[in-house]
Amino acid sequence: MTTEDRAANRVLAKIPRKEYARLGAALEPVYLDLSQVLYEPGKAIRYVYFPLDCLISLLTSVDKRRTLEVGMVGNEGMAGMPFILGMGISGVRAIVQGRGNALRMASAPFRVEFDRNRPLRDALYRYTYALMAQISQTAACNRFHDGEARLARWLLMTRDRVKSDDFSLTHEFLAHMLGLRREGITEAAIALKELELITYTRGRIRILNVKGLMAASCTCYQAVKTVYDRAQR
Amino acid sequence: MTTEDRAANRVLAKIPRKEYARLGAALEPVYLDLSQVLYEPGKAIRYVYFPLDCLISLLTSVDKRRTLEVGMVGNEGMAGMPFILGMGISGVRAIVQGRGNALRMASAPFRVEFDRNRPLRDALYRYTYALMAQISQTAACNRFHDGEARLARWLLMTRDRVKSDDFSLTHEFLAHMLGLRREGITEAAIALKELELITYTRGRIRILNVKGLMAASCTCYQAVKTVYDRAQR
DNA sequence: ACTTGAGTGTGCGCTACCGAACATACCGAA
DNA sequence: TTCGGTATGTTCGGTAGCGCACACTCAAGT
Repeated sequence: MTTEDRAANRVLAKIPRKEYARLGAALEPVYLDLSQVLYEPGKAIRYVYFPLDCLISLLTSVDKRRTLEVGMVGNEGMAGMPFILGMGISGVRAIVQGRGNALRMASAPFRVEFDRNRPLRDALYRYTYALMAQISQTAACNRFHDGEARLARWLLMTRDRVKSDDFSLTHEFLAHMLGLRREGITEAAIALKELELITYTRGRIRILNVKGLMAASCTCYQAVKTVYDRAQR
Repeated sequence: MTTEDRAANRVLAKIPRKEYARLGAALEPVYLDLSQVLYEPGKAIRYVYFPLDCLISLLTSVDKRRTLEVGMVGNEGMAGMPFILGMGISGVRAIVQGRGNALRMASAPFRVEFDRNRPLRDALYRYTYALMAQISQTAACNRFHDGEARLARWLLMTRDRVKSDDFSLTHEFLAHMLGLRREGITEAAIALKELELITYTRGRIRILNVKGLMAASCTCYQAVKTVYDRAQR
């Protein structure tokens, strides 16, 4: 992967060639490994990341062991949101949920570039809007819908971002995303498997029937998707 | 209330006199009544609002009857966030939760002013950061903590914003905020009343013991407060 | 003063999920 | 090939909150 693969990131792809020249030169390709921690709550943000084919999760926690995913960042956006809002400190934990490539940039040069690159600003602010909508809708979903529907929604959202039907992750991991116990995930996964919507083996899960999963999930999946489409016109 | 009361809004108060001249002239004082709807999801934003002593709730819903408050906007911020992110459409429903005064501005002139007023932009972006943190933390809180703790947190957050120890609202209303049934609120309220932390009569609730409420609430209250302080330096 | 309706209190059976403990199955390293 | 650790499956008692039904009570209007 080189910085010329920027087309893979939908924010970067939208920057006109003229404005991209300087930005592209400062972007550095990196490979992000599973479970790698990019930000910690209360800590400084050192880099911003533009995912190409990886997936980043934003997590909030209420104590050591209970965490909840509030947002997902794939190739449609950027990780490091606080930075574009003028804050250098992350409010959430960000971890790599799907390994893969990204382009990154150190925060100091990014600030300079961000200030002088209007198309970049516009695209990122609109993305922030979509992310906020995602966070809000997911919040309601996590409050009102049961584990099975939420798991279905989560798998669909992940699929949209990694463009693949199977991914590497354990029930334990999913539990942290959905704010359930590991056993709760097992139960929900079994239910979806018996409906022949998914299959899985240790540390790996595969979607078999997208339409079926949509039916099993709640309307929150579509609701978030609609807002993303609107924000990207 | 006149536009000269801008000091009551912490965003406006931060704009230097020079940059405020034009902005202030375009702001219009309005009185917002209880339960008034300011935005509907998917609908255009016609005005942005700077609360002076009123309180606005941002709500997400998963169906007709189940709603959840994802954010609160008091005199520390502004309602109409999507607008400063380049979108003219609200993702949430916004309703007036505490009656009172605000300064408002039509969206078209606001866009112009926003573009040319750097201090205003900076202040609002930082506020957006705080609001996102609030939304995220509240999401986790609503997932993990029980009704009693969440009610305590909610009352404290409201108190901080309206600067008063008693407010007008029914159990029914609180149920929509916290994503509980009306009966669930009654139950939680009774518990807090028996601890002598609050009292209430029909449609009215009063905080008796702030410290006690803090103890009864979860750490989410403090967590959100910390981020707000950080964002306002 | 009486009525009416909104706001609040209470009980009941039910479901989703929790915490804990333990059983089984798989995979990779020695 | 065996072993050890990690991933998954299963059970059990307990709890928060649900939907529903209904009783009570306060305040405001005729």
